[in-house]
Amino acid sequence: MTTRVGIRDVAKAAGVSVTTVSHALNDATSFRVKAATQQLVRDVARDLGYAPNKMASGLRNQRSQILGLVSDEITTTPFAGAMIRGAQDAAYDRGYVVMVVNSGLDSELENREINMLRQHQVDGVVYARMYHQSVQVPAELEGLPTVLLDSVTDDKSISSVIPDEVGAAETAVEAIIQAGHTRIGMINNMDDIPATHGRREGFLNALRRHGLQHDPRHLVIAQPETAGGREAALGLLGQPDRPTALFCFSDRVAMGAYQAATALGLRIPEDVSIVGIDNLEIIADALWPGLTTVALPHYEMGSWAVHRILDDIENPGEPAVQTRLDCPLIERGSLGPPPR
Amino acid sequence: MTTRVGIRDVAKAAGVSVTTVSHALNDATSFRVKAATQQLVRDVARDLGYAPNKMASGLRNQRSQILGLVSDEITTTPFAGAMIRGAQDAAYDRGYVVMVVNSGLDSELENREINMLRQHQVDGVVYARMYHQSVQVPAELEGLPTVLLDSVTDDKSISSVIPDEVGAAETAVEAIIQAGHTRIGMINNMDDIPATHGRREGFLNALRRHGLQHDPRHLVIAQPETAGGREAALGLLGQPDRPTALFCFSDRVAMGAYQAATALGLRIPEDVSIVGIDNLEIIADALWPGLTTVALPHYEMGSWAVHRILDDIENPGEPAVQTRLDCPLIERGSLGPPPR
DNA sequence: CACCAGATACAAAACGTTTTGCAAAGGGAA
DNA sequence: TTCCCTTTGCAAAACGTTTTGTATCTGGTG
Repeated sequence: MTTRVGIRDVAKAAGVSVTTVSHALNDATSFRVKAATQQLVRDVARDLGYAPNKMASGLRNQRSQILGLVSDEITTTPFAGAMIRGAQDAAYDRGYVVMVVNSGLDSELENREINMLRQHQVDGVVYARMYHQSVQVPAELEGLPTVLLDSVTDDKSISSVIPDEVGAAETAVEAIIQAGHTRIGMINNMDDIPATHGRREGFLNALRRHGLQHDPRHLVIAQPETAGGREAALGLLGQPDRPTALFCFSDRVAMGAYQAATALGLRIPEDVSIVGIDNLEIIADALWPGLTTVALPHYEMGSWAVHRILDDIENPGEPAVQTRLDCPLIERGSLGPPPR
Repeated sequence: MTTRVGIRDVAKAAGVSVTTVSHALNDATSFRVKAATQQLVRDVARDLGYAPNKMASGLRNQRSQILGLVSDEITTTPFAGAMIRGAQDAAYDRGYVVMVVNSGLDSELENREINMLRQHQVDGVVYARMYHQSVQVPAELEGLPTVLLDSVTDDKSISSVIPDEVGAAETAVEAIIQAGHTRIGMINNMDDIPATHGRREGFLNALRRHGLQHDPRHLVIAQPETAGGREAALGLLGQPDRPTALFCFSDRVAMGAYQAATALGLRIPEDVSIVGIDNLEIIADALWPGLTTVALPHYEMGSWAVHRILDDIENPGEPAVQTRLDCPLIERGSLGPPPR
């Protein structure tokens, strides 16, 4: 193992002092080094494969260039991957790197993990949830720049980013209405979370905006999984005056609706149109026909959160901002005109 | 912002020197400090909320307690989440933390990201792929303890961990045979990757072991997605002497087989049994009936890789090891006895 | 009573950078 | 030629730990 090359090696090889090397490389203060010298130093550094030790520079600068990302649960959905990737890409672009830590639901463990992040002197923390929810920010984060990802809290001094739930539902239902439907059902989540309320509101907004009658029997709630969606859709689509289109709380619920439709001998989209939310590609692409759905901007939220935190670090004192990101419609094949 | 509490603050508060504090806290060399003093120091440190600065200790010890995890693509499947979580949990248990970096397919970017990891002085790197494949380890990793996750390379001096593809297929097919089937089809992947060959081999092994005739027309290849599985299954199940059970390359392919069976009016598992590989819960749980499948040990591989790397760091010189991890059968409802 | 060994605590150096305060060199104006 | 200013380079301190070598204290033994 070749012993790592340090700044003094570069200095020696270039025939200058370590000060000069440092100045040449971090050209901020570089009025102090001649252009030719700077070029020389850089060439030598590259040839030697010199990579500045961030532990040393971080120690000196009191800045680690590391961001922490703490999340609750990252195993079950691909959402986590998108968020992490969004965060990591943004961090990379700005010269930072991300430490990921996840704790399931164990807040004791979470605190210890946050403590580890602190020990590594992270410059800030993205506190992420996999499903949009309201959270209590752990006291351990006190004093660290923090932004909430896919979650909100009462403390308005903390920035946060969430999907625009109401807008997402409106987008979906608008598309359904544009396709010509007037009897539109919704299978909502039965859990008391922001997404449930927001999507219900968006659904009702869109109907109202177009002067459509809302039949309360067509708005049902279910467990937000495939089985729940299936049950609910069987009920909804079994009625004589069944809806001609179903807006589903999520793509998994929509998958249940597909199963129900198939079981009832209804073709999609000829007999019934179905629209979901999530753009969970692994499902939306796999359904037959493909599921028209509204994408949740996980990648963008991850990216936004990191940019916000870095802005805050580089330019402290800016007021916190609570953001809602747009959710675009992704068209596949499950939305068509109503039958007959 | 309260200025961070350092070791000298603890020393002052406890009325001892920083040396003593250090010794008291890292009890390795602690023969040098009286038990009572040690306890005192620890109490004071806890009360003050002292958290040792890892940049400083890392600089001194030449050990960052950080592991790098570089992966190709983490957005599309939940596999990445399981791997990362397995790695992170293992790291946490041993006092390490994980830096995640992902580069898509851009090897130029990958090199720059590995370089960032180096700058942060990571103690080792887990080089991960999302799908089992053969890779070339980038030269940038030279000199860093490295283990391959879900991938292998020619260089046998590098440890690696992959799923036991052959065993996974044998497990699946054994289960099918145990259920009483004798005409068993397989929808394999058309890509030339290790999983393709291993699963084919396992399929044939199991048949042979039970003296079952192998009808070449019942072993087909397809694009490893739902659409491919659907096409292939339509062909397979449309024949008069159709197989009574289908072993699918993946759960997504199996989902296509479900669609084909439904389209042909075949019930699962009464008319045809289906078994997959992956245990992609979001699909396997959502299908109706639930998909019996063989789990790929992503979490375990992540954990194994980290433990291996830490063993290597703490105890250098141990020979590299190439591991294959078992893949357990997960029973849901798609495997039953053959019809009639 | 003097001495010594063992137990305990301390001061200082080192890890690899960045940055400040100075010194040296170079060049132009008087 | 002399002086002074500008440009360029250097030495040293600092960041927060760990660890080595040494000093001090305690109490037991001869």
